[in-house]
Amino acid sequence: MAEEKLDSQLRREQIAEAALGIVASEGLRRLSVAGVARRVGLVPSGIYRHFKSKEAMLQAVLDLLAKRLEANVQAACEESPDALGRLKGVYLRHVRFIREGRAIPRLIFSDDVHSGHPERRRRVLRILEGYLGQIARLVRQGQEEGQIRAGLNPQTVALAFVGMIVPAAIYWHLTEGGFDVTQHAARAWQLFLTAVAAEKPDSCSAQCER
Amino acid sequence: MAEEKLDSQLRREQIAEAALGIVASEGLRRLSVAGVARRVGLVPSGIYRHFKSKEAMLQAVLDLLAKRLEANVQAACEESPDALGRLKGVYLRHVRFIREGRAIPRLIFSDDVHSGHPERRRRVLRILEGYLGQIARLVRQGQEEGQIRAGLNPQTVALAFVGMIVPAAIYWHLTEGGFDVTQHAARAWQLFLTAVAAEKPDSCSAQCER
DNA sequence: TGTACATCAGTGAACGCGCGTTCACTGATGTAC
DNA sequence: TGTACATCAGTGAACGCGCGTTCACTGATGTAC
Repeated sequence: MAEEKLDSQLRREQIAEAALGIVASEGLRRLSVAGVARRVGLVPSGIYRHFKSKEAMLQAVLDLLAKRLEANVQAACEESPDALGRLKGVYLRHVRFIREGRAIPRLIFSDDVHSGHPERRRRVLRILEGYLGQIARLVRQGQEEGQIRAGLNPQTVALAFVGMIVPAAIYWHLTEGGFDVTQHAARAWQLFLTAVAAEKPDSCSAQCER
Repeated sequence: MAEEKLDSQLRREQIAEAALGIVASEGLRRLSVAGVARRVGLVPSGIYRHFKSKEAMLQAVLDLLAKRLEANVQAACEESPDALGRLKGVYLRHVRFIREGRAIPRLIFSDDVHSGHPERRRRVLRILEGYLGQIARLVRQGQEEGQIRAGLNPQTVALAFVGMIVPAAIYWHLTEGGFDVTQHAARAWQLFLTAVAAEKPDSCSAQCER
């Protein structure tokens, strides 16, 4: 079945990516060792050469997702120097992520993941906290630079930021694409700006034109 | 095992409520026919006198949740005459709901539910659309009464409204209570008001005091 | 009021499927001499 | 350069557990006569 023997580390990455792909397109519920094996051209038991259990494989998947989220933030920061620009960059990337697959809502925001091993829950929590933390850091940067209202709690803003897209993503998924996420994202971003941006005469009038 | 024979309809309700309780406290993943049977004092096969399958039971659970969500909106509307007051009422009830159990994120916003029968997905969609629709209706009411900015898209606001609490609920769950949802809810509500409330001099200054 | 009968909620044993996991094996690859 | 050996990724059969579901049954309840 296997075309060739592959170096262990390469295989591990290949397996984790295949598993992430399955979760993104079919959901955690449908993630099976056999399914992953099929995708990488192995027999089910072959997976166990590289991971000691399905759970261990899932943790590699979580690591992969965490790395991608981090890369998103990184890229957005390199693209723009100011906080609101960076936040918008993260936001747009997050939206794109969601259109490409539902890995985030399915792995981070799905209760499904949480009701497994406690170790798994802790790992998901760390990923979510890392992401929220990076967003909160950008919010703080914005407050120091005067772009974002000083009185706001960064963590609250970070959660609202995530909330601006998570339910929309789920809704989009439920309607099977019969809902314009991109348009929603643009409008939601305006709403977000109105809520957090420091008040300026011009920005105030800009807010009101939809 | 059963203490007594129960009227069919009573049993159906009792079973649906027991199942909802399990989902709220342990998650959909752990919902089993045997578990539900144990809760109502029956033997697993006894469930099949009242539901033709586990899936049929789940649909009764969804109906129950829909009824409760509707009751929440109803109660909030009776409590307050104006749109923002009503929205706040719905919001507070939603938060309380979440503190009592995680049925909503677990049944409406969990990808887990969606990757079952297509019929199930459609039903969840109807419930979510119903809820969003009622919130959007309140937003429209607020726009007509001048409390909410006229340019905003009601659906966008409704999704943002839901987004103000869903990720927080999940985060709260992940930390196992080590996160103050109530405090977050209060702050998020202020953020929401800033974003959607029609501009008035006094409300504007109120926004700035955190 | 009492007796015979129908109805139907509840029981318990058994089945079967999906799926994670184990284990003895095979055979390709790379290394030592 | 060629041969013997160790390593280890990949195989395939089998196991076992959880769990939804079926089915022939039991016995309590309510009704008809």
